[in-house]
Amino acid sequence: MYYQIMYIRFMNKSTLYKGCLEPIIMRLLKDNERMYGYQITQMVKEITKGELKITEGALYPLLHRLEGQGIVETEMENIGNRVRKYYTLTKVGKKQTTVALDELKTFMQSLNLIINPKPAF
Amino acid sequence: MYYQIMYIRFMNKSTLYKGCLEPIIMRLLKDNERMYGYQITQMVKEITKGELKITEGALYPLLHRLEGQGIVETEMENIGNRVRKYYTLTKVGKKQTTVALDELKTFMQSLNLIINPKPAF
DNA sequence: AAGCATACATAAATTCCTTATGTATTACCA
DNA sequence: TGGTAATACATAAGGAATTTATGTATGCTT
Repeated sequence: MYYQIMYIRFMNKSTLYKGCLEPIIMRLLKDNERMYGYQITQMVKEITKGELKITEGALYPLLHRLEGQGIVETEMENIGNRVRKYYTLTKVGKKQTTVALDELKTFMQSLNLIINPKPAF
Repeated sequence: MYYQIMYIRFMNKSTLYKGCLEPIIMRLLKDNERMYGYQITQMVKEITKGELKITEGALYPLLHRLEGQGIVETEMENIGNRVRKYYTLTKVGKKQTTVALDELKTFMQSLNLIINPKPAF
């Protein structure tokens, strides 16, 4: 029985993405159909070339909440001696995803208007 | 002495912009040099055509914190019988603003990579 | 054998915001 | 002239979304 320290800690630009995690996860599930938690963290890291990192402490409780809300459903799978928990969007979840992504896109456009204003000519 | 109800309440897509308020304010101060709190709320509303609205409960404590951190400095101005508190970026604040905006832009690009993935060709 | 990656999970603490409330002046309009 | 909305500041309580920290366990590599 090993008592190891988790060396990998997820952070950087921490406060910036409060509230965006849910739509990020829903987006990935929309495109990939079936994903497990760890896979989500890795995919986000890959896509953003290490810029965005999801902490487990944020991810797992969120996934559990989405399951409780009927947005995702799960199935366990045994990989050798290890267990993976796969998440899939439900029918309701797919609709919700569209809404959530539209909201996020609108928000990003608004933010862009402020941060990168167009010249007046 | 009137006991009035504040009818204007700021909200919508609430959770999405946690953490972005600080760079938003710094961005506006960078471009406009001298601004007062209420003016900031109005400008954000105008620029985003009503999409983003800043609550006073978020704005004022944040401005006070930025002042405490030496990022902005203030001067009071009397407009008739009313007082306005003008905020200006300090030298340190201007440097911090560049950093904060770079971080936010990088974050927005990362978010965009996930939400609006480019086709593979 | 040690350390890293994989894979899940939860609890405490923190941060950032909303909601609510308070005070006061000025403008409008019916 | 009286009520409402807009202007302009402020703070406190509460909530939601995260970080930080910790725990458990397997598998791979060196």
